[in-house]
Amino acid sequence: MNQPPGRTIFHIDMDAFFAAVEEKRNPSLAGRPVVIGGSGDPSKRGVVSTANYEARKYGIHSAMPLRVAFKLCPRAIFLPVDYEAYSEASRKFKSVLLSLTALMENAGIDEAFLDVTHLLESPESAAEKIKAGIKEKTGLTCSIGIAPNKLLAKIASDMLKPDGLTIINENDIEEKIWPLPIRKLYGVGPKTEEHLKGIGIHTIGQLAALPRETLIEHFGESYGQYLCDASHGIDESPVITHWEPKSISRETTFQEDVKNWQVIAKTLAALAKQVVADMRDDGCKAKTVSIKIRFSDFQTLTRAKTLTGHTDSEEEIRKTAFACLKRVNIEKRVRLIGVRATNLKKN
DNA sequence: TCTGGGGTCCTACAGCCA
DNA sequence: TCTGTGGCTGTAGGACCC
Repeated sequence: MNQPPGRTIFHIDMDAFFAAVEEKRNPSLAGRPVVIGGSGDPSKRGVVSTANYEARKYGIHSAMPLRVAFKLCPRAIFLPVDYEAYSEASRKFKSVLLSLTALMENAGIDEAFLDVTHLLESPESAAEKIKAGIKEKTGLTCSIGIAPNKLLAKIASDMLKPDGLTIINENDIEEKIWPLPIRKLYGVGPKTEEHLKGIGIHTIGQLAALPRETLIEHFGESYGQYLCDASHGIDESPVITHWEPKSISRETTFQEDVKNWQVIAKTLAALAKQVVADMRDDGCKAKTVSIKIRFSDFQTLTRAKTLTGHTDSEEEIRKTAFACLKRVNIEKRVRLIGVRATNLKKN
């Protein structure tokens, strides 16, 4: 397959999406710090899914424990996650994108990639149309990045927020991408950031200056190659319009760590039931069942069992999950338990 | 003082088999 | 018959993303 020379890719990222949906349906929230996460009760377990820009001024950001967010800003409005409402808004904004091209990749509830290489109008004009269309259909704003590939488009959309429009082409990499901190590179998380800083690498430009072999030595063949290419703005991955899930899982964190085996067993059975329901909704069967247990000290382990054939029988999935559970020595309190079905096959 | 839930992909290793 | 090798599959854990 030959890659067409010079693609044009959009990355559309909704601004503070969950918070924006909440503000839209409750205008009295506007201008006040709003934090969405968990059950909406900051005295309970849970993390921040989205904080609006007002709340971010207090240092609140996503993935932060709700209790910490509350300490930083006790007067913030804490709301529960309402996936139904956000999914509805997501469908609306994606319908605007699909009216432009069918070459759309879902990249989560609040973002998407478009391949607009073959669009007749200019990218800027198409992007402005998208912004206007989304504003009209949802009342919300988004930020758009335009670039020759997904990697750069994603970095671009993050450069000007909210309501931004940023264009990056191959000639801008040295000036606009290389000065950025390594953490801005997709695929670089806290661990890799720490590792890179340990060898004196702080910016994408410094990363790009490292020989490919050095990166492979430090990070292995696959990830080393990726880091080398990504730091030079190279990404040939296509916009994927359709894919099948590879696993279906359910997990839950207890409000308080539990020791009672009955509670753990009852929860595991309920999770297995939900996984089976999700599998049937998706019209698929699984061959491998695994469980996940996280203890009070955050030690996390998994146990898996592969069956002789595919199944969507609740009894079989539940029994297999329990067989996995029996292989775990539960001496500490349990914080989280989960069930996962993998090795999926469509009916 | 803490650290959700639903996913993907990668690596390492063990066991089996040709 | 024994031994080494390489591929495949299953399992476990880790990093990352939204």
